[in-house]
Amino acid sequence: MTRFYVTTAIDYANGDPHLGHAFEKIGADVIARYHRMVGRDVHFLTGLDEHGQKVAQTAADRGLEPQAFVDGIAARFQSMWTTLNISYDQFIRTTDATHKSGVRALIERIAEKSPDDFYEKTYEGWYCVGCELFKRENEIEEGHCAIHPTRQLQWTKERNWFFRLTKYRSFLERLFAGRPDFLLPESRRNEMLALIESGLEDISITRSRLSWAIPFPIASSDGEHQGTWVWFDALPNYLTATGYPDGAWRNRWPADLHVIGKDITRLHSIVWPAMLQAAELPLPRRLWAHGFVHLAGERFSKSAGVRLELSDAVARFGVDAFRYFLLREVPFDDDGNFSWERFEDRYNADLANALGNLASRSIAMVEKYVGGVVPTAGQTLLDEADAGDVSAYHAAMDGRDGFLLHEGLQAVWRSVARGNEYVDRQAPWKLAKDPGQRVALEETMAALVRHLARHAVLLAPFMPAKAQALWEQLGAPGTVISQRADRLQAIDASGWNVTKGAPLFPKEREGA
RNA sequence: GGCAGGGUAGCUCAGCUGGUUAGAGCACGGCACUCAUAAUGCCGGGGUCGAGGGUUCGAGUCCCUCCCCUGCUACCA
Repeated sequence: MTRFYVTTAIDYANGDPHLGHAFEKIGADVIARYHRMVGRDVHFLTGLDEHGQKVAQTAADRGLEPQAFVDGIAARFQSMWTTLNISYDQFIRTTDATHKSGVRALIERIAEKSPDDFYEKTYEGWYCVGCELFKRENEIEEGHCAIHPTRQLQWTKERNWFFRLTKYRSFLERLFAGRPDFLLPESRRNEMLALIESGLEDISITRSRLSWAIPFPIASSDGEHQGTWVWFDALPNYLTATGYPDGAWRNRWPADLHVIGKDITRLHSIVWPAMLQAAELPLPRRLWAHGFVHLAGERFSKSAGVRLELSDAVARFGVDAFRYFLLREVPFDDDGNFSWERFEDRYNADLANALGNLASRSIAMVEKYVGGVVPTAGQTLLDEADAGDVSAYHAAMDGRDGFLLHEGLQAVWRSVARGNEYVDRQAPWKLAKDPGQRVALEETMAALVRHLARHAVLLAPFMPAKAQALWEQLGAPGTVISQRADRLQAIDASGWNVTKGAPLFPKEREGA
């Protein structure tokens, strides 16, 4: 079976999971579930980035040891992913012993394979304590940090280890030229090309002040082991999660896809490939940089900083509806908005009225007109027309042009709309009154059940529980998740015993 | 400031190399139907295509200028 190793970014452990984290994990989960349903051997990795100054500071503010603090955060993230039905196979934490040793091994390997790539340099400049950063000329306004104008900038000298990123310019140029789909969407790719063209700079990869970090394995000239810069620690998680450097890590690496936010494209498409190249290790096959969900609408627009509680969003219409809404409303290659108004509109229009009611009316008619057992009947124009939407769905989902999950859902709903039109055009309630139309009636009923069965399969990555509920109401055998999304033509509903259950997407009652 | 992308119906967006009355979904109005979660289907109202010039027989679609929005412009993550 073809392997498919997909990762999300690991979230920074200085706060609880929020909408932005959830959007990425849900999107990556849909990609993982889709690939399982087209027969891939999927390994889905997510995790937490637990080192760094800010984590240590936040822990201290709460009177906790860093490790105790991140243990609590990790538990909350994992609990949220369980709530959201994120089907991850592995949850990596950068404080895991295996990760720490893996990072050390990677750094040592870079030093061994590319001894010229690490060098010590004294950095001298204005340091802002508020930012924990050296500031450049253009970031200083009237002698103060633009972000922290009340703080005094300090002229500071620090001797750090540097990584010779500049050496990899032509390597990166060849990478981007030779693999046009290495980084998508196109807009992100173009930004990175522009950045590479403008010239790269070497990056400092250790910090002398940083205690909550993986000690950089190579001692400085004065004998100190500085803390490893958080990104040099975090990026390798995708590799260390495979067991690197021990065991059968080569069975999983390289990753097939890193799903990341557009804000960290540079680290993933430039720094990470350079690190791997320096270590003479294979590069990930593809990067997908998704956009962001913004909060909009009455409840959010006025006061800045108001957050959406994920638990509220889930409680409103259930997990599956929330997953559906986010991925339908927010293009996965761009930004979009969350608002309760839109959520309610889409729940009613798309889920309750269009899909839920189509299932409801179809199943009711199978029960009423043909005794609840799906008749044997051949393909119809409905099956034929659906084929176009099914291929559009796969084109959006399988990565050939990126991962346009919203377009996958659009394709399914074009089909759902066709289902409702089909019912009205066939008017089974009329066919049922005329014994001479028995064949047409049976053909119509069977076509509708196949039609819904396809929807159940195509929607299973997005709404696992609702898809299964529909699958069961149709009387289909086995579980929907074990079906092959790329073999829908084979669906034959003959003999399935339908059962009309509770509405798939119940509407709220007045005043509720 | 530089580079890139965008400003099209109330909302989210399609509109390829310029060509008949500018489209879709949702929302809204009317009609039809009754299998269904008062659901669905059909029809319809609604747009100075950011502003102003220009090229052209003809521009949302090309050129110029301007206004506005977004992203990138590297070592918080």
